[in-house]
Amino acid sequence: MFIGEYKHNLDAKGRLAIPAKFRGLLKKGAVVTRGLDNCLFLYSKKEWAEMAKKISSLPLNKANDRAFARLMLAGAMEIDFDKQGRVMIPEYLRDFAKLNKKAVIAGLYDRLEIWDEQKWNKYKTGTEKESNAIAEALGELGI
Amino acid sequence: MFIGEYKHNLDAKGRLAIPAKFRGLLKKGAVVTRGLDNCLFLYSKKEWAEMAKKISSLPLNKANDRAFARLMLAGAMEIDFDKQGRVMIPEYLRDFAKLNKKAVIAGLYDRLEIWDEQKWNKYKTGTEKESNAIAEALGELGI
DNA sequence: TTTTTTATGTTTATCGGTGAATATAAACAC
DNA sequence: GTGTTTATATTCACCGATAAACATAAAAAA
Repeated sequence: MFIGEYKHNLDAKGRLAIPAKFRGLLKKGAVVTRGLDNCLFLYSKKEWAEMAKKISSLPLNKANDRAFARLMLAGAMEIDFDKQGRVMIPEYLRDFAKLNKKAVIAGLYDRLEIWDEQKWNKYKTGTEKESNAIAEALGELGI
Repeated sequence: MFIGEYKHNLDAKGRLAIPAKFRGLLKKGAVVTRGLDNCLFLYSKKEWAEMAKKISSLPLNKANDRAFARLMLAGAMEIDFDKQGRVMIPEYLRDFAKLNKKAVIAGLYDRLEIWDEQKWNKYKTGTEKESNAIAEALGELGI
């Protein structure tokens, strides 16, 4: 499973090299989507397929469900690795995540997260301050 | 299946190039029709057949269902691809979706959606703000 | 028939995606 | 510490997809 935090650069064409350690699990295909807090989620195809099926079976008559499906399905993109382990991040996802050049790739167990480096740093310093509060909240969950 | 988001332009005659990645699934025929939220739905002939069946089996006693059935069924039109992968969007559908020049083609798993770019952007910024609701929705889906 | 309009088909140019090659840096083994 | 291997960064070149302009064919009007 994915753990660790890596810094990589996007090239001029919007390609990002995925850390070599993560490639094995993704060789059979991967999908990037809009994530939370303005980062991107990267799933293996297998994990993604289950989600997509559920999402696509949501009823058409509810506006919220449609919006959700559009965000998740239209927002997603299948990606292939080239021989150097790079993936192409489509423009609309780079926009969404405000990806510029320096990016952070973080392993979150069953998915990767791709962050703009600045946003990542801000987010991290922000949450470290709150980490005590988070710890308490976890305590309530019995963890 | 269809996922992802693409920007394309209609030409002066109302023709729209469908992204090359999507053409494979549509080679055997496709159907466009009026969709929800002022976009167009584009199905492969096969998917359309299923959808049409579902719609036509809606009960006649509810005004909403009747309206929905008319929207989708009466608006439907078979379309052919030319050798460049373009389809001709009939005028009444262009009017319906307020298609102008710049369009967005979104993959929604079993269908494509065709949006006027401006409308799409508005819709998206509207729903992205609610993205926290996504997290909850994901929870409900058991993801 | 001749002219005008509309639809359909073709061509060319531009841009973006893709692949490969080289260079730089890091990790590892000896 | 040195040499070797592997990973990352960067650059360039090519191919294919798209955009736009143009040409042809069909249809409608005069």
